[in-house]
Amino acid sequence: MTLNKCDCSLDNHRKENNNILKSANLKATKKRMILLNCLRHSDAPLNAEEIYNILKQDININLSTVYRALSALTDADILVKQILSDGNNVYQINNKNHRHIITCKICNKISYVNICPINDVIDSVSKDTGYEITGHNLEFIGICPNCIEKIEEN
Amino acid sequence: MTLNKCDCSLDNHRKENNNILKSANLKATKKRMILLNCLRHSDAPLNAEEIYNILKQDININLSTVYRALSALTDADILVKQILSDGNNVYQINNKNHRHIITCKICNKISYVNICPINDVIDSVSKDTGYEITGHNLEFIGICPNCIEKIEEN
DNA sequence: GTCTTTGCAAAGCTTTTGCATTCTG
DNA sequence: CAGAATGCAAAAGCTTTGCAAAGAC
Repeated sequence: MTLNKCDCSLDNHRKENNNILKSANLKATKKRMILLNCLRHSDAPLNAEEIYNILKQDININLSTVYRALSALTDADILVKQILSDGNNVYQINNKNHRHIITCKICNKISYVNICPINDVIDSVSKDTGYEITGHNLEFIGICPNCIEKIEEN
Repeated sequence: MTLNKCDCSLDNHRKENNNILKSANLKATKKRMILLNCLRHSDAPLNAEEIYNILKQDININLSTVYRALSALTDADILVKQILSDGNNVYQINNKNHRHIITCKICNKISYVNICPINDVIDSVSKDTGYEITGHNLEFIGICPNCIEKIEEN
């Protein structure tokens, strides 16, 4: 993932981040605001360590602070956490339409998917199981374009 | 999960288990065969520790043996492993139509779902992302009938 | 000034691994 | 008998936690 320093800067989305945090009764600290910008501008969901490594380039921050921020933001529904089939926990901003994920089983690259077939079956699943459905996790697994190319070269 | 001792017994599905293991070039050990029966008769997918606790009632077995057996059987596509949103790794027998899972976000009960909407969108996802799709993981999250009842009582 | 957040180090939990022993075919 | 599987104990990897210091409002 390539991310420009300026993308994460405190001043980006400053008011918006401030409001989001305040409405969740969370202090609008510099570190949380920069963390939000980091996820805002990422083209894939990130895990705690990736976020830590990106933020470290700009500010002093501790890995456990990242973990604590991520879990506070997730509890407040500001972020969505997803655990992937390889055990990797990744986070994305919870805008109306957070997206599903596809992972490459060769290089582990993660990309977003813009399709969600779930809404169509919520009612049937509810009837089938008796559960009230409140959410879902969907991960596709496959081979990314790069890896397909490499395979075809051989 | 309630499971009768006799369900897991070595003699159940003996020939079948033996063949399955042999075709995967795995030794047909007593412990693996009983482990398979344990999953065969479970009405929900189980994690390593649950399997360990069930098997321990009948035989001497070590938790790391359970882990090693599960990963050998998963590599051989005899089992399917799924990691749930709470980080719990569960396993089920990989019969033609292994099933998706729904977890109760209150009591963490896991049940099977008999519906899969994924096949219909594989092509679109592939076009959208450029990936070749080889699999998927789907977990529904909700509130189970028991917990709904408890909520309504209050 | 009070309550929340953060840093640091230590602990926790699940899963994996090394090595000697036992078992399968 | 040769190679695979197992038990045991230790290590690994990721995440959480306790406590004192720093920061937000």
